[in-house]
Amino acid sequence: MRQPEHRGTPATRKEARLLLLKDTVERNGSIHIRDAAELLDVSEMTIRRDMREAPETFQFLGGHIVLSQEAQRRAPYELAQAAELNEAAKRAACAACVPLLMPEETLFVDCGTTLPHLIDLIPDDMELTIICYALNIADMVVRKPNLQLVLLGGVYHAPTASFYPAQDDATLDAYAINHAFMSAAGVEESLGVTCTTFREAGLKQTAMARAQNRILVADQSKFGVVNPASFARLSDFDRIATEAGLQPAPAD
Amino acid sequence: MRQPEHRGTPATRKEARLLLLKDTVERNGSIHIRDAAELLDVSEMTIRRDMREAPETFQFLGGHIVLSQEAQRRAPYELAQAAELNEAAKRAACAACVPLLMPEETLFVDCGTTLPHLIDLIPDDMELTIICYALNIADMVVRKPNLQLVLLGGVYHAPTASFYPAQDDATLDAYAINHAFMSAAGVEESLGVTCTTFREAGLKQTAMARAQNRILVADQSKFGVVNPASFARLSDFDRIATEAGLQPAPAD
DNA sequence: TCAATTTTGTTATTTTTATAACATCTGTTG
DNA sequence: CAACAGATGTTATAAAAATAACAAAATTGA
Repeated sequence: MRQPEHRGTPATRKEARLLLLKDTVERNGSIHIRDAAELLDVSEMTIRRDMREAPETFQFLGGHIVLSQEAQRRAPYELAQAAELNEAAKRAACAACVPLLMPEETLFVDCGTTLPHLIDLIPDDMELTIICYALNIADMVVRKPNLQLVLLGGVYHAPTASFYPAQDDATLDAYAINHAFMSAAGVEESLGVTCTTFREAGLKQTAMARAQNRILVADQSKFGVVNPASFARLSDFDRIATEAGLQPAPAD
Repeated sequence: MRQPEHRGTPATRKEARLLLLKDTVERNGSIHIRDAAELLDVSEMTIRRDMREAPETFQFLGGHIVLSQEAQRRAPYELAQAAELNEAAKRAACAACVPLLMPEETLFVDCGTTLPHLIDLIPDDMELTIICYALNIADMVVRKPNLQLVLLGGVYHAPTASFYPAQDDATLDAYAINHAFMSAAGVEESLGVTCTTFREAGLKQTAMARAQNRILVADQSKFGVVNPASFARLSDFDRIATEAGLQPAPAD
């Protein structure tokens, strides 16, 4: 029987090895299987077997362990916790949003690990303007030539890979937003939609206030969860996107 | 005798191959030497020999060609022209600036291909706040844990990898800047210090106005060059850093 | 055009990496 | 504690990659 996982304490030896390896590879770019084996004090064969079970993180280039392409892209912005949880559900929720988009529109895209999927899913021939404040989102937008990027600046906050304005912010006044795609750390019937910090909440509220159309994008794992900073009620949204698809928000 | 280089026309066959390879590798993450040989219709041996002469761009990982670590970092922000020109001079000019820095100070760091070297040269144990508006600078700052990052946001401009404010900007008002490290496309005695766009010039002027100490960082290749947008006279600076070291700016 | 130089290709050889098969160890469960 | 499953190590073998040495071709400059 597997032990329940304590945070930060890898459940198995293998996971501990993978964690340490990832760290090393991120720092050095690559490590040779021979050195990895020595570093972890196991045989090369074990390293090879470990690799086989983490193809989404590592790739194997002739004896050298390298970060996989996707891992490379997001390495600098790897968000503090649970980046890879519920990937499929998050992606499905984003996919449900795509039909809402029309060419030439302007989108506000919230921070977190859900909405990068939306950027990824935007068709390559649809020209859009993306307003965001998270570095991981901006980084994805930069790589798609059909998207114009607007990044709201400020002081960088590593745990969310986001920028928060130093003073109360009027930057958004210059833009007209068609759709605001919002993410959340928690969604709860009576306490509303919540995130972890009050600064973030303020920015989210500003964005929602300036948008024609507000869409909450959250997979089912967020429902029933409460976080300290509340930024909206469910009825403030026009639509809610989950892995089950797009639904109208409940009236208050 | 080598032909003079025409822009965009690689002088030698080898350079043409390297260019195409770089492009392919950037897109796909890696390419196997076998496929590269087929793609370019030369032997594997030739590919190997090419690689040996471009170790700063490529690394060879057991039969696979991969971007070198530095090349990986700057790939998405590779600036339109001449990123790798005068690297040594640029770095030397930045090195001359390091002694000016004191712990806990706040720096404004301009865009371009010169000042990334400054970020790189900051000692790892010196805590500083970096204010910038270029994505390539921000990306380097994020990777150094001793530096706090402030990014001035706005609309992204790919050729300079920078953000420019949508309206005239008050964002900088919130910060006190100890040193403003400025780069330039041209420096000329009577016409002053110039850059390519007027938007950029405006931002530079704002930053200089709010700084205690203004340092122009420019290698000798910039002197005598003139660009459309003038943002300062030489006498507006406190110091000028070139590959020859740090000098006081001339009085007007 | 011709000789000199550089670039490229080929082959043989050595070294390194990958895989498979089996042996050994470790920890868990009843 | 014995039996089992899972993880790890070892060895042998196959496959792939790196290198060196030399041959052939292409370029260059007189």
